[in-house]
Amino acid sequence: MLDLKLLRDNPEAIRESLKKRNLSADLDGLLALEKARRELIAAIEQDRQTLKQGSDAFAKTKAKTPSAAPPAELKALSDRIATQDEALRSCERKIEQGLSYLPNVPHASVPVGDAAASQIVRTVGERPSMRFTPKDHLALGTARGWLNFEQAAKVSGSHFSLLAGAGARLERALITWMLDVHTKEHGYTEIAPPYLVNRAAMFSTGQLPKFEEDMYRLKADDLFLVPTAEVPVTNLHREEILEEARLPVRYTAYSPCFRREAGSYGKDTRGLVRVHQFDKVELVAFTTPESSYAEHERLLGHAETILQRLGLHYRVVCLASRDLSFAAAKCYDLEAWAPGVQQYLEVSSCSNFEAFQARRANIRYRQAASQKAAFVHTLNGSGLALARTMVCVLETHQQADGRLRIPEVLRPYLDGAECL
RNA sequence: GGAGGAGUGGCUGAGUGGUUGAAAGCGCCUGUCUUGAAAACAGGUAGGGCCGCAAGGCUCUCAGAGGUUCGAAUCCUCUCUCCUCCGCCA
Repeated sequence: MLDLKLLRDNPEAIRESLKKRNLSADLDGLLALEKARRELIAAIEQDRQTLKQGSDAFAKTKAKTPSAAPPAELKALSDRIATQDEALRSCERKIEQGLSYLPNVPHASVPVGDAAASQIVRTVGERPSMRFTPKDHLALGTARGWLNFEQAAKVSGSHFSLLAGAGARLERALITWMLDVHTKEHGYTEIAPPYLVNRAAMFSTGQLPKFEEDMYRLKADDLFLVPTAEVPVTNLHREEILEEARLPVRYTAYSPCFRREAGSYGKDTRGLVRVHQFDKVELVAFTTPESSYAEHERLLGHAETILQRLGLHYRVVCLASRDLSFAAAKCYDLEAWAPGVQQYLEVSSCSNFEAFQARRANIRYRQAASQKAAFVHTLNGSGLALARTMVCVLETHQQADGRLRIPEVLRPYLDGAECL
């Protein structure tokens, strides 16, 4: 959510932001509503003050003369306030509605343009050279009995995956290892969150109201399956004021992620690259506005650590304005190379939301110096998404004989085995 | 799912229709005293909105949403959360 004050004081900044994202919105309509809102408030408060004084005066009269009847003009005043208040609420609902569909303002450092304008910040490692033609994860995993899409389709439908045997175990090892690195080395607190969340939570992080169609919803209880652990974990501190000394607060959480991927059929349709349910280890941070961009780089580094230790080749991409997600002010994607499918796969998105989510969720901190409450900045990033990481690990570390060389960091989690 | 009980400021906790945004205590901040600290004493200490250059003024908020009333923390309705007992269950 953008600050209503920003709309009022600097609508041009928002116009500029929408242009960068190639979107449009009726800002003039919103501004008119905002003006109407203030006029209503002024009128209502004036009437309320008069009513209060009248009520107090009547209370004194009644103390002396218990039989006294309330003056008719007080009733009239009370009715007028009720009418005006109704108009005000309607006005505020419209403003709220309009505002909730406006995306965050991109940070000044974000390149302007479409995907082509995205900047490759750095490339780490290089594409592995193999003396044989690498197979893709689908061929590899199916041959070894680690992946079974037919069974997944039988029990659920297309675009669901199923891991079996060593495949399932490898993913479990990856999850455990990632959580260990983030908790023991990077200082994150592990959270095991609920996987069903309510509307308020989905609104706070920005999935609602605009993207309801992309979410799995349980109608009977009006709950949503989490599209990412970002939702429950960011909402941990909804409606709270954190002491500045506690910041930054850093959490890591494993969760399955559920996405309808409505309208995205046709692209990335093969194998584990795009599925309705995948596992992910998420990193979430709450910081002060002054330190959020330093925290952003730091969090990105934590995600990169995972890729480096898995021996994967990857690049860091700073997304251009049109590719930026709704709530993000700035985002780095980590794209890891998958030699089998011959493409870079997005295995992590690390975003700084500044105060956008905090304003929707009302997450504040008490500033140590002034003792005033202000909105925190929230950040999150995948550390990492398991399905695509599995793809990259399988395809990068495959051997000519079809076996998989296990990255050293995972061996303690797999009985010390060197190969699967 | 059934039956009861409860939700008040950072915390504990008063308050059942008329200056109660809210007693008291704790905590915290400032000052006096002290070499320093503690103690004691004095004062201060919620958040949002509107107007205003500011000082400040006004207004809203006692789990949430509606309602009754000239006037609601207090009365009524619904919802949510927590606790106790029963049922069910991994």
